[in-house]
Amino acid sequence: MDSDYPLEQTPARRRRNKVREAILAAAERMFAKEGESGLSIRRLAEEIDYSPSAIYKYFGSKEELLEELKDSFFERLLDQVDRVSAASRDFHDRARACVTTYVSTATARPHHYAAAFSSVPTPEELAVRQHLSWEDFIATSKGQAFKILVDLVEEGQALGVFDTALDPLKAAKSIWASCHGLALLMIHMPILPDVQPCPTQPDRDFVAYHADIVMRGLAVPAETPHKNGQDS
Amino acid sequence: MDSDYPLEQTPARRRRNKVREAILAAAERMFAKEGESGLSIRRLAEEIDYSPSAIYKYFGSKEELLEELKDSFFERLLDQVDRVSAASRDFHDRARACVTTYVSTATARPHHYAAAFSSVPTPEELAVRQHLSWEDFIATSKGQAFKILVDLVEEGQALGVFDTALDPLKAAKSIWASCHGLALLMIHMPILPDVQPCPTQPDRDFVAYHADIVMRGLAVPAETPHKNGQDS
DNA sequence: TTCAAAAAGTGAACAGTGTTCACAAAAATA
DNA sequence: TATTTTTGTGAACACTGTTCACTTTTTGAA
Repeated sequence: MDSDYPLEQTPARRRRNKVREAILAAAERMFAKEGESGLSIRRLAEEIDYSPSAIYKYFGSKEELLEELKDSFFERLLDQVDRVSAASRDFHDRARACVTTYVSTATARPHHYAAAFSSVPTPEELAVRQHLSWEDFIATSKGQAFKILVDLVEEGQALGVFDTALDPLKAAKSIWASCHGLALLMIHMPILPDVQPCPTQPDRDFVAYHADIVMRGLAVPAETPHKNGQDS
Repeated sequence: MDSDYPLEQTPARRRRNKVREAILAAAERMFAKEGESGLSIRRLAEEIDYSPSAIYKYFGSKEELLEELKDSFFERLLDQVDRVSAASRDFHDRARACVTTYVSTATARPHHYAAAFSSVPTPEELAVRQHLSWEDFIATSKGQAFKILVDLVEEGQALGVFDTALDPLKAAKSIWASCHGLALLMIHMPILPDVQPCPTQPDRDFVAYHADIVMRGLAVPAETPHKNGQDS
């Protein structure tokens, strides 16, 4: 097998990886510009001067190739958020930075972000995934994103900023929904009024605005208990 | 032209509409079950015992047919929200009902809701839509949905429930983002932990939970002004 | 009622798509 | 050097949306 190249890559494998990367690079370019419908195996093969069937020596299907594009994007997204999260010291700043970075990275590659959440599971798939352990979930990149949020909520609660009556899991889910929705709304409905338009980066300031509102929703409530049936 | 049938439909038109409705009904069924990729003109034609080319006597393209499915769904969605909005008297109840109805209706037809927000506009389209008047926008069904939210925010502010320092447009956008995100998260990521699982309708109670958090984010802030740089 | 015009419906074809598979060329291994 | 494995290809299959010349049916008026 790996006779002479004990741990390194044999020239054959390096060459193979080169072709694989070329495929991915071309696919990335086409997908970023025109989305899934614009990424065709045949056009892709044309672009890199190979036959369409050659692609299948590197990827089992178009689906598999797309999966790799989406996964690497989401990991990049996660990296960005992790980075800014480590940068800020103040809790409010860090939380805000996480949200704005998440949304900015998402909207910077609209097709990638939208595609990362595009599959609608069938009832059968749903039944299978129902029996999924928490460990298996946070092993996925989506699960890691969720865990970041849970940690953030717990930290906010420890600091007395967030309401300790809230379940961290629920709160995290709520935050994610709010961020996810804003990102997709900006991607799919850029018509929505941009109250303080900034020509170079429209909606940029609104993201921080939204982030503040979301955080206010988790803050310790005012003195009036009212009839807020929170968390039974 | 309409010689004998002054305002009513001529038998020919009624028959034509019948076929048109049959096409739409079959398309609706297929799309609801399998989504856009599962809806093929040829299978559709097969289903209603017509030739594929016959479809094009009723719809200019598959895109046009899909557009009609999506539009009628979103109008139904809007109707549902309008109905429950008129039903509740108490402001909190009404706001909560709007959110839960919106999300429930969306998740009840996942493919429809997701498809209603699926198009990613190209830079050219984006430039065109930038010059869109507010009147033209609220004439669309999406615009009406947005207007409902703006009105709701203003009412909440008038009642002293919501912070009057908030721009109603921004607040409405923030609410919509949070609802939109929750609906899509439930559609595309049903794996997310369902803390209090309800076997018959999972996630049902979480929607109300999320709605309360969202409303808390718009509530009048606590006495501590802190350094919240809200609305400049 | 007859007749031209309009509408409805069809089969065949075009240009695409993802994917498979037998086969040829090249490279790596023995 | 001979053999096996890898890499790449062209042709074909089974689809897709769409068009168009064509026939059949229906309609409205002379």
